[in-house]
Amino acid sequence: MATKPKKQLIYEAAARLFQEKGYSAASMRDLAERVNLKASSLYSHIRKKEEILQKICFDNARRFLQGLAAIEQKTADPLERLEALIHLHIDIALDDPTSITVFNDEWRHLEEPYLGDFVKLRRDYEQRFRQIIQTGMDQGVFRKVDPNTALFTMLTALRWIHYWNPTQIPGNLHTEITSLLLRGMVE
Amino acid sequence: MATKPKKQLIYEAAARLFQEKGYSAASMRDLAERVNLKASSLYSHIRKKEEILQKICFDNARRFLQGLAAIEQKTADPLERLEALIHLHIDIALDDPTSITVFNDEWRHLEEPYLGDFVKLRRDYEQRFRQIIQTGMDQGVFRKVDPNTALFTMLTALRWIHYWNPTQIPGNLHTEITSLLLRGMVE
DNA sequence: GTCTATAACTTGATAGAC
DNA sequence: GTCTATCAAGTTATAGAC
Repeated sequence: MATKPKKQLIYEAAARLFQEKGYSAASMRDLAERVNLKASSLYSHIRKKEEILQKICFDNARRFLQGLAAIEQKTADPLERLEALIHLHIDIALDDPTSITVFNDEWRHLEEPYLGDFVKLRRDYEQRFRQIIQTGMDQGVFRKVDPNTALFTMLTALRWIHYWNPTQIPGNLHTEITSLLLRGMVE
Repeated sequence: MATKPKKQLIYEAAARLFQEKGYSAASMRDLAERVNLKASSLYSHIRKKEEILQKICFDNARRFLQGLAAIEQKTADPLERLEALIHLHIDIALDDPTSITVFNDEWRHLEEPYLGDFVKLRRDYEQRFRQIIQTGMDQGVFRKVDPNTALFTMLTALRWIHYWNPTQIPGNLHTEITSLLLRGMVE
């Protein structure tokens, strides 16, 4: 049984701490206490606090972008693509809710040039997502609404799953959310 | 022409500052600079930093709860109530996006007992929102999905409007979002 | 009401012994 | 790698002169 390297324990504890208190309010002394170290000892494993935030943000950005690329490769059908995207967001949120919360809520505390790089990645993701919506509208598969409104409504509609208490997640979550977003609330 | 009292200028500048940097990363010196004061002079107008956050959070909580109460009084029909709720969220978000961002993202930095009070207000709001959904399902007006999934999907789907650049908001925003949430993406 | 000065404390990060 | 000791800078907030 392989033990986790201390560096990884620090990253995981940091993600939980940033989730609970927010990046700015989380201190290195808080973090050290959670991994049974003194604050100064953390610096044998990491170079600085923001380095941890960088890893969380860019690892998750990569996950979303790789997932999107896989979907674009698999099918060209806008409806299939949209369904797969919804599933991608749900899967990532369920797989590592803590990390996703930090990625979603704390990225703006990145320092330059990382902040700029991160925003670029996000813009790229949104642009390709919007393109799928637009294509679906052009093909008459999706109802014609403002593409940005549709994009942000769906993107944010998928941004609460990581808050869910894992023990009470309904089994058919994928089906229900997909159904809500694709066919709406009304019977 | 009535000039705004300095206290109000401070609250407005604080809301913008909290929105931009987050509550924890925003310092009283930052805030003072924005209203052309020294940090210590702020304390002639407010008692402490957190007092500003309290006002922002509870003023907005009150707005949502009063809006909900008005809707409950106006109609008993679940579909009409849901449509009105969607409009309420959009109206509030468009009316004061800065304040709403802070309300949404920074409330957890409230100190006790305000934090507990705030969470109670939010639970109450969610409970009454969920009840509307449940009644609609019982009456066969809404599709039967997990009520919590429907509740949080809609609540968060309405949580991006305050980020929108006011100059590019489409005129038929209410119609489009309502249509997306009630009837979904698919033609 | 606004200022200067400062108290009292927390922050991220480093130096150097072990 | 972990510790103690420490630093420089930043934090909220107060005291008291004007």
